[in-house]
Amino acid sequence: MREEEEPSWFARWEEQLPSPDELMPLSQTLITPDLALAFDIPTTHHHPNPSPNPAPPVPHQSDFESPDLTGGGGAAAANGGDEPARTLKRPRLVWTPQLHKRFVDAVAHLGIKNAVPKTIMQLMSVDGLTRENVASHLQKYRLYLKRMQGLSSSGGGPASGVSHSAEDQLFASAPVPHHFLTRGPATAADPFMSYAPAVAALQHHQMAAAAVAAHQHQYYHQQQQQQQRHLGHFGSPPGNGFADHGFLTRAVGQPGLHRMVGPGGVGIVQTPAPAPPSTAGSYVEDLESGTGGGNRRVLTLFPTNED
DNA sequence: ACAAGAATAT
DNA sequence: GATATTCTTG
Repeated sequence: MREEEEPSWFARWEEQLPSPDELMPLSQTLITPDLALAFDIPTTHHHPNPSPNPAPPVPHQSDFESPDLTGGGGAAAANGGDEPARTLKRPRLVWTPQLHKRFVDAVAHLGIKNAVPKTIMQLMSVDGLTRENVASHLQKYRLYLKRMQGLSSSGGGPASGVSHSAEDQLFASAPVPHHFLTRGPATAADPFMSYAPAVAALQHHQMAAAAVAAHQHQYYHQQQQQQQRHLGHFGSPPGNGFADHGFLTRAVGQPGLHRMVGPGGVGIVQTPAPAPPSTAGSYVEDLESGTGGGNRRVLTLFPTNED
């Protein structure tokens, strides 16, 4: 019985998260030279980063290919007032623990069945993040979950040493909701089950997703809904010592940490998209909380120039 | 036509 | 290995 790491790791996993300042250089790397010019953003990427934190050593791409009009619409060639960010190829997205946490958080709030790339992307509210980015990450994340399921329900050896390879380090930085691993066919006794169809219907309105999340932002229970598809029932694994209801509540939803999008010193959030009404940003409850006191709001991959 | 998911490529 | 892109299917 060695669960001494249980209460320890989750208290440290948020400490290891780089400070919000680390996000700035990350975002800058996602700005293409063309985009920087278009937005009049000086490429003076100063790295005031003397911190011992493992900053994402994302090498800046030397150059980018010409804006290839792969849109199939030659008419888009003249993108005078159009956003170049849409046509230009962006550098590879680096999934930092912060981003991954938001990802897991969004998936946890939506539920496995509603956790589709588009919805996840919208809930994450990370400007610049594309559906493709989320889809790719989601694919890998599912493989990771599947791997864990196999190990946990292996039954062959409880002494399964959690040999976390470097590949799992990213995923290990964020707590995995228990219902991700344990497939409970039933447990549909949630009042939020009714919102599920709403989410499906909301896909025409982006703001709905935010509203849903805001509604259930504090309720963390097994949100399961019977799906109409013919998904085989997964044998519910017996109560393995993998699921902890306790830490989930604390890890995902920190009590008293309702950080709404308030007045901040950094107004780097530019919302070119049809900004949702009051509901926008209201659901931002639990951002990564630096132990040193570093809470931020909506993440953005496109920070304006620093003062 | 759009989106999700898997497969494949870089 | 991590992420992007392509391909197929719903």
